[in-house]
Amino acid sequence: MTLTSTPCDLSTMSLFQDLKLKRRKIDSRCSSDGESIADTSTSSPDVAGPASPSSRLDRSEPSPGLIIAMDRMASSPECGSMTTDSGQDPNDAGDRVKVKEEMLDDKKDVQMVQGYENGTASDSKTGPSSPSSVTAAAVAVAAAAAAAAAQQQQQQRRESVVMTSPLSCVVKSPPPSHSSSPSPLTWSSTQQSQQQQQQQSSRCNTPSAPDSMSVTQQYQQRRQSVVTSVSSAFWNAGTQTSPASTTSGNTAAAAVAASAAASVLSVCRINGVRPELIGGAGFASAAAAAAAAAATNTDMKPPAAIPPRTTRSAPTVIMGEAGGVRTMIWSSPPGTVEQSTSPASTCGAVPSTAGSPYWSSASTWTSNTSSGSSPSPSPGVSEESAAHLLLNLGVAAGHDVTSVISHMPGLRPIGGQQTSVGGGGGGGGVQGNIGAGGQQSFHVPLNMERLWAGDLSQLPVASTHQMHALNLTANTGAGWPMASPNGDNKPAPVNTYHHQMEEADEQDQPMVCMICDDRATGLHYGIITCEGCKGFFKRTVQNRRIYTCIAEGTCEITKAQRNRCQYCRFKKCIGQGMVLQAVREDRMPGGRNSGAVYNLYKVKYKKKRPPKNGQVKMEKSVPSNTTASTMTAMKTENQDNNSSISTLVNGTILKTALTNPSEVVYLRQRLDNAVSSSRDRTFSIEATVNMIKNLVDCDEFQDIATLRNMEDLLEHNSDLSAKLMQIGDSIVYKLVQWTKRLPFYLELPVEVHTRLLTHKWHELLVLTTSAYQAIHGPQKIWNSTNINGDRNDDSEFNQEVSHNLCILQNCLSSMMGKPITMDQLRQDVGVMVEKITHVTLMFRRVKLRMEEYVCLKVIIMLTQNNGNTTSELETIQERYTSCLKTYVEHTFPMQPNRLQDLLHRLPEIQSAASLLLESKMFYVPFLLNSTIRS
DNA sequence: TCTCAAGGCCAT
DNA sequence: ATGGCCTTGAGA
Repeated sequence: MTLTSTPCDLSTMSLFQDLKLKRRKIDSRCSSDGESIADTSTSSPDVAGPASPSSRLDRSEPSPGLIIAMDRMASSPECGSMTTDSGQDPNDAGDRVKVKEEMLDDKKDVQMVQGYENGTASDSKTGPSSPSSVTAAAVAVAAAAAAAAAQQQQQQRRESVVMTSPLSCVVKSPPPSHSSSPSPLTWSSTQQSQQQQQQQSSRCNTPSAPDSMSVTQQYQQRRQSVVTSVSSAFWNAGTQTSPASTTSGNTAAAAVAASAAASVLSVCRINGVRPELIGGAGFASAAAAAAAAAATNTDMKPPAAIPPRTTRSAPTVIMGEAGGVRTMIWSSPPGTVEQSTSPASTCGAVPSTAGSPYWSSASTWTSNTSSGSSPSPSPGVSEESAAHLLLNLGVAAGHDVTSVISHMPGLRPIGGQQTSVGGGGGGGGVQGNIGAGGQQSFHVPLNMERLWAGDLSQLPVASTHQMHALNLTANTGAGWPMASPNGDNKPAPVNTYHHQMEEADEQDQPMVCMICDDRATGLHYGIITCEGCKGFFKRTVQNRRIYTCIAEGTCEITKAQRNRCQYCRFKKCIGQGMVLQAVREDRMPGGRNSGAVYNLYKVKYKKKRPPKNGQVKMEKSVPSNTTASTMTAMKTENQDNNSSISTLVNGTILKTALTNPSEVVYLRQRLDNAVSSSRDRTFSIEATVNMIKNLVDCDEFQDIATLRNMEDLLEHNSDLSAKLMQIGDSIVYKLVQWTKRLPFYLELPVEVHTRLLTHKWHELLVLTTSAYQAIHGPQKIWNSTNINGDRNDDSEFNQEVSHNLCILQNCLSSMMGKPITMDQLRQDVGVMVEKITHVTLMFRRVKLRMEEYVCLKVIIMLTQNNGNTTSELETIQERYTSCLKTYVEHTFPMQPNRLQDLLHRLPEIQSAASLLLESKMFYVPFLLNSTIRS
């Protein structure tokens, strides 16, 4: 992907600069004394605050505020017709469309906005949107990407290439500073440092020229330009929900802009701080909504239309950190256009691959945080996430399925490491809790990192909120206990809520701000806060302010100290559940927010006193440190319990409602089913069969395990890197499509799916490959009947390994057009092939069933690293683990240990997958399956 | 008609 | 920039 300056980008940029000015005019017109202008201008992120000059952005870079302003214009439901059929609350859309049109100075502006949303405003000179604008936009994306790739390819061809290894080509260039030549088949640390060099050079706005590039590198470099665009369409494929939805706007512009922004993030620095895309509620919401809509149509082929901007999206928040200084900036949801003149724009030409310090964050960015918690790009930037699914991420250490095993009754983990929350091993523990939001107990910023990284499971609504609703978290200390004013964060007993609240009511105790413990004035943006925190949150969101914590992001937020650290204050606001979307785009006073936004609230405005008859007697004494704040929170919780499942996954429901209202009922049913399936629930064999059948139906085993055009790939008639690019694209596409077909797809936010795929794609690949070989490959049975998979038949095993290596040798030689020696092959991929073969033989020996494979696939995907499995994932995972258990017990009654044996093989899959990840030769599994014809 | 949660105003 | 107070307007 490149970020070369294009008229499209610039015109769009200009358009929204104009629109932003227009908005300011509107503000000034609506205000009596022009306060809005002053407020807006003076609170621009560019002048984030004199206290933190380091947070000031370079003006040569697009102002986040501008980006947001642009996006707000583009994404605002007031603009364009797209919102009318998006499921958004009509009161929140239609009326505001009218208002906005009235407010805008002339119709031209409206047309421009609508044109942009229709994907045509990227080039405002092209006239009104045409019916084929969507297709044209998609083509434009592909064309732009292809042009970029072609340009890069041409650049590469101008270099004289010397083949130094059958699978490597080293560009003749100044003598490499890294004397060690990279392995032709592997991605070495040397190459990583080259990546860093490249990025460094890109930051200096100079063309990067790697000293040496393996084929894989070349592939990755070239792929960067195309895959980021194309793969984004994979996630977004099929989002054109209906012909009536004329709203797949932002198509090309969105794709290009999002890709651009994401790439900028990948290398740019903000005051030397590496930014991290942490998502944003609206951002995620929009993307999730789009993906939810996409789930209804999985037949589209990439590149497809970019999802319609169906909801007013909140901005993305980017967290940076350097030297302990945490910086937060607002970024743009997809659809905004990054200024291509930014120095960072050149980074688009840099292969942001394994060496990317940003996207390989599992080993760098989060090295001191939760292992395996590499930043999960919000699905809204799926261009980035998808492109890096295969290449950059998933390096997370500690992929460990033993936690799954340990959760199974009677199963004991073997091999691998037993992870635990708070354990070491590079992971760092989850000691603090975000509910503290910077309170004293937040010793480790780990949770916060994960939260900003887009782990919405740490958000109140997504995790603890739900867990409380399920009565799962009392006194566990995990999740998101409501903050105590004392900062102790001790969760109060759930069953004392009613009594507490009754006492509080009787004493007419004033409400306490959940942020600073000041006197609260009511429910503001989703939680009970004081006027100060209300205004602070509003101003922050409205003006997209940039905050920096000069400490460690753990500042105490009290009434007396709340103004000392804006960063931590806002962090706590988010942490306590304040809803970004509740800050209105149109600044329309009065009234109430739409039901969609309201669904995100932790507290409902209709505060019902709990019925006395239904009260639970207080069984425990009230902790002395339990104050009105805690009681307020408990009241909230209690209300949540009353609302039961209705609030379980409000975010998901909202996203679905925004894009596909008809799905809501279905989703709720599924949620109810999910909740009713408690952890220890065992399914009937009928239910098990049905559930597994759904998994089998959505798997498309052969398609995902093999490559359709393998023959073409094996022919040496095109560039190897192009072939690898095809393979990579195919992997991304197939995995994403598989995810979308999963029965529980709608139960999880898209960002969670993204994170899962990001961390698990390689394991899924190995599992799929091994299972496919075992099920459809030559049925060679080991002599031993031992299921443990021990290499007790070395000859058989070695024979199998040799066979696979021969396959690889033939394939790679064919692809390269040059012979590859077996020694070279063994050196590069020998261990990995052995591991994969080992798993394959194990599966073959136990006669793995397709039904078992699909369950294992879900289980391994839902296994979280470091045991940080969230309740939603655990619920789903245990659902299918239980499903597998029932199936195995019913189908193989004479093999009582079969389930245990199957699950105990998962660490081996992880081990093989980690080698695959390290080698970056993700094409190997496909090649191994290339000779299998079922 | 009332409630309440938005945004706005403006003194600090 | 903050925060107390006011206005606004949809929903109960």
